Amino acid sequence: MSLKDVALHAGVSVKTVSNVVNDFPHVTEAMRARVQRSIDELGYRPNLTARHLRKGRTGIVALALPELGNPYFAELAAEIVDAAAAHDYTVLLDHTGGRREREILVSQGFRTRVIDGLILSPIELEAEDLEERAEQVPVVLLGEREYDLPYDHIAIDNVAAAREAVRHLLSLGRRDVAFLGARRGSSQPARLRLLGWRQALDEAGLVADDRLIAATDGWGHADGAAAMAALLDAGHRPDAVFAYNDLIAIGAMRVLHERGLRVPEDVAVVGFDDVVEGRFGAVTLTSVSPDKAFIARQAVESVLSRLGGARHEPRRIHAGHCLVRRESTLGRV
Amino acid sequence: MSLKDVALHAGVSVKTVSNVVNDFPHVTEAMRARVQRSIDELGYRPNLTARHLRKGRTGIVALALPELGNPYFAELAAEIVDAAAAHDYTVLLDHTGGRREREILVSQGFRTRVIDGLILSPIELEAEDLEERAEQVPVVLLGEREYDLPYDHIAIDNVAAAREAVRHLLSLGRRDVAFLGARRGSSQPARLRLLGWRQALDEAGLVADDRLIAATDGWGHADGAAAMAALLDAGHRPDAVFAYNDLIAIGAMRVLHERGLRVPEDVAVVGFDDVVEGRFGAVTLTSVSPDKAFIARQAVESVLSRLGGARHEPRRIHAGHCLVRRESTLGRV
DNA sequence: CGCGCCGCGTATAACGATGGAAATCCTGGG
DNA sequence: CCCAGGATTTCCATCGTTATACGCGGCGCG
Repeated sequence: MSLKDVALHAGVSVKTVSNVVNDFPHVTEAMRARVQRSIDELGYRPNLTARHLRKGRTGIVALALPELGNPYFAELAAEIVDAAAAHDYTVLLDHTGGRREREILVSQGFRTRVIDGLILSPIELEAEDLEERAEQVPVVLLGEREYDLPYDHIAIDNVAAAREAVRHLLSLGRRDVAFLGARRGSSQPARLRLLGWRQALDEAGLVADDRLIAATDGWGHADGAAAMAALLDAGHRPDAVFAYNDLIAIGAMRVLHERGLRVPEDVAVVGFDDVVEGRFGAVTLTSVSPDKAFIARQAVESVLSRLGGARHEPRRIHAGHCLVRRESTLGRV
Repeated sequence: MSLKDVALHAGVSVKTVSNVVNDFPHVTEAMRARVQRSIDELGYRPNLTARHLRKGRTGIVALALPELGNPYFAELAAEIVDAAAAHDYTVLLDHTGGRREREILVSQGFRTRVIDGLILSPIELEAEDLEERAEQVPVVLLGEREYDLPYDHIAIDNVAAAREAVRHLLSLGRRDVAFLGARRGSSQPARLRLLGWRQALDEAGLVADDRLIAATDGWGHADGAAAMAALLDAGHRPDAVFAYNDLIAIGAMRVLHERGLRVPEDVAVVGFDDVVEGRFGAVTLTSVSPDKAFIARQAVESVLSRLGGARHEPRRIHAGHCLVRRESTLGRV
């Protein structure tokens, strides 16, 4: 079922059918109707593969996220799928597990030539990995990491958001604010949020106690639980916890609960991402809420605007955020 | 950068380069090495679009899920991406919101000719919608709904799983077991799990009280919370709750907590899906755990095995499941 | 010694669609 | 009645790959 078949059926040339399909201006009404009838009758659908071979575009953007299991990324993916659909684009999904090797693979475009662009949320990727990129498809970066590279980057102001979160804890009279989630090994991923934590403490004239920084292997519930347990086992009893993300915060709250510590009376907790899950626990979670819809829209627009190799200045786009205060800091009201 | 360029550079014909790229058997070592050198030197990568136009395959399967925000589907999507990658396939993602209109659109293949197959998890879709399907790409169905249609269907034994869950509650001495999550309007989606609930009560010689069935609009935390609240407001105080899925269960537990009811002492709760989230609440959630990895593998294999229009008998594939007992029924141990 | 086959490589035609040039059809003016 | 000139439609090349058919030596065999 191709243009040829329709052309045969309608008794016209292939190109005329193509003109009808593409709403070409100079086609008589009569001809348009006649061709359209054949199209409908045969149930013709254009073969996008062929069209794209010819046009050089595929109508597909790839989205590479660390992990779909994390609701923040799942929710973001959902928004991006919708934002792309609004531009008649579809999304090819991949996840990297946050591992540098896979991130490089994705960025080098192992699947190149099928996608028009790439939206990448890197975790371990280093700037040098992207510099070597000889690929021509546009890339947009998401997330906390900052790179001095000629690509658009969309993120909230992580330092300000973290500072705000910690300030909120301090305003409640807390003094020993732990930070959960500085990645073990590479200290990069949590750098900005850690910086915000430090700044807020400094501003308040407090000393940032490095022993209250707990490293994690990953960014899941279990990692948060392990980090919290390690902190308590080491004899530290902070009166507040600021976590790298909500999952870590929730894992930490579970451990606090197991140890008989009350949230927020004994330990106040703030997370990051504002995932739905945090709104339905026994203690709802105070969290930094990034504007996911905005990030999604910007990411799609940014990548599409660079399609034809259009090289405008790379931009840092700051998405909005706000701190949603809930029971894990305020208690039941 | 195409085969032609490489051919020119190596001083051979286009097809010979193609033969080298595809590991065609009858190529001399010397020739292979010479061509390979040119390939490396020029950094050539095959254009998959063109390859697929020629071969009639795209190397892409579409995955259409109700919603990515639900961690069950997000986790399943992650597994499917991995399973597809094992076959050198990638996944094109879409979500339908569980709305019939969008499910039809997806099944009719509005994006046809870019994908080789479709893995669809329908919610409202009716059998007749699929019968009208004139598409040629293979489809595999996932999930609870059962259709008498010539497509493979992969799911756990929902009736048995639900029966098992309710039996577990009964074995703990509970007698008034509510069911949360029968979809308002179309009663289809929860049919099998509801059936299992009924069977387990019957077996135990209890009467299934329809007033303990609470309808929901969707399948999220908020829906579970609303349903639980409605049940309590209506003056019913079950001593156990079996929820259509974990999110509904967790939403319900939140409401129980707000009303001062203890889980599991006052009300025991069982969910369905075994999402990670359920393992880290203040009260961990007993849940039916489907074998997601198996479902994902089977879905991918099933769809790929039907690629060339190979028409073997449609199959009902039952994935395994087990009931994971946690605090929401057993209490802290 | 010549024939036919085998192994290796090449030339050419698809795959389905589109862009641009060429061909054709009108219409109206001279 | 012919032709210019614009509006339509057709023809042809092309995107990058792969399938098919074929060319071309060399070698075994009768």
